[in-house]
Amino acid sequence: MIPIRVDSAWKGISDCRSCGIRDMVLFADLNEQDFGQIHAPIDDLELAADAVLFSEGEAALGVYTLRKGMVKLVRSTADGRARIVRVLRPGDAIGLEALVTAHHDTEAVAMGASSVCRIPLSVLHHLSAHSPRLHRRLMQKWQQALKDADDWLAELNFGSARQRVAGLALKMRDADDPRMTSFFAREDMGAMLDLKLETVSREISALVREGLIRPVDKSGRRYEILNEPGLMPP
Amino acid sequence: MIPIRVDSAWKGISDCRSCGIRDMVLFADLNEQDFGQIHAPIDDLELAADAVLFSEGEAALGVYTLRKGMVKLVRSTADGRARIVRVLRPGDAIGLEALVTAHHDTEAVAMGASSVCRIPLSVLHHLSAHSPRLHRRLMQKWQQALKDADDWLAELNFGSARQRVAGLALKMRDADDPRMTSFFAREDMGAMLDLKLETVSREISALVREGLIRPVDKSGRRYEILNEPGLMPP
DNA sequence: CGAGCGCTTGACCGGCGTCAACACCCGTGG
DNA sequence: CCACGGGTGTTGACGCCGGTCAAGCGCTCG
Repeated sequence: MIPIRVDSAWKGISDCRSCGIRDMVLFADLNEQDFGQIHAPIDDLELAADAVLFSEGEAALGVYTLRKGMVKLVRSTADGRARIVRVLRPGDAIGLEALVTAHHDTEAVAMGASSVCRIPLSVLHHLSAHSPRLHRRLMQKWQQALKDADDWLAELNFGSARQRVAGLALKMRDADDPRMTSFFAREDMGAMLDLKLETVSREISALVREGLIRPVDKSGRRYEILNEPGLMPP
Repeated sequence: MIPIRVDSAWKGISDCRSCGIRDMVLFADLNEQDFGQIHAPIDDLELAADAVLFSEGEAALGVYTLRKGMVKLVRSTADGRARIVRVLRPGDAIGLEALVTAHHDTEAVAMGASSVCRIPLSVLHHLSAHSPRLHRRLMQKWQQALKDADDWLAELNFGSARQRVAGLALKMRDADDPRMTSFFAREDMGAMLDLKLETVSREISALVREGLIRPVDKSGRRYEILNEPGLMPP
């Protein structure tokens, strides 16, 4: 499955002051004075499923904030295998590394329809130097990203196939309804957990057979968690 | 092997202006004015092998810079298994997360005798707000840490046991002499690569047998790389 | 010199990968 | 409206890689 470069649709210029998820994002606690220092437009973008936001090694236009949907960060190894290093969810920052290197060092691909806003590097460079509020938020985003990366490694890429799939089920629970969880294409799940897609499928079937989870759609993406402790390690 | 909490030996107060590795570290490009704003002592600490610099969940005294030796970051999963999420080398910052949370979320353990200096949180909070030079360096350290984490996941925890051990050999090459590389206790290598220590030992033996690497000490820690392309993935 | 620890090696087995067939969903076109 | 075909998920058979258990070896240090 080779994702096709889809030009993301420009959706308008964002008025961050009235952003619906402002309390989660980089601009969370900017004041009027801070906003007055923004001299480049914050673009809103809509991404179709499998749209590539940016590619590995590409020069960066800015840093993104994920508003809706999910985005996978993909890294290709020297021998051409693709590894999903993390999955980002609404409120997460995408491509922070561009602040330092002006390039992206992973590929970012939308998993399903998503929307993001792009904050130009110039805006972030200026504000991070002149607004202690943004500066603090930026630190939080770095810390969150690093913790996510470490969690991903320690929890999802360790132990048996069964433990990994169960761990992913728990990690991908809905924020609002913790009884529901989202899976992905089996091949993607394999790239996340370092398993083959057949193994992922088998383990999911086993969890269903044992009554720990229950599919709620026919596409194999949404499941209800019936027995949470049963998914935890023994 | 349960590491015993070893109180690190206080070695003196650092004069960062004359630091031997200053060009690599957080304080790399501070000027005299910046140094004048440091109102708490930067302590130098010497760590014995297996000394615990800080533990998971512990309140943080500061952020550390590794001057000599190597430090492993260890995270314990819910079911008690220990996973090494990264290995830090001289110049790397240790415990950056404390800047945001004032707590450490991994355990840091010295691998062999090491030396670090501790920069109090108050100093970093003050300087990061008042010195754009430190602010920039801090970003670099965050970016480096996140890239290391992603690399660790994508390169060392993916593929066959053979590929993982070979990848570790390449990653752990000496900075000054790229023909030499360092291994670790087999159990530690297992915790890094998600392999059992016997498997690690077998794969190392195989690499030696095939003439790709050659042991240069009797402890099994130092090896010479004889055939670099042979270690790369096919 | 002996005890203990870490490394290596062997034998065996189970979990996961491989290859293949099949089921199901959905879009396309007759 | 239904036939067809591709994409994705599931399931089965089989083999191999890596885990398990155990024995033996070589340092290091008391």
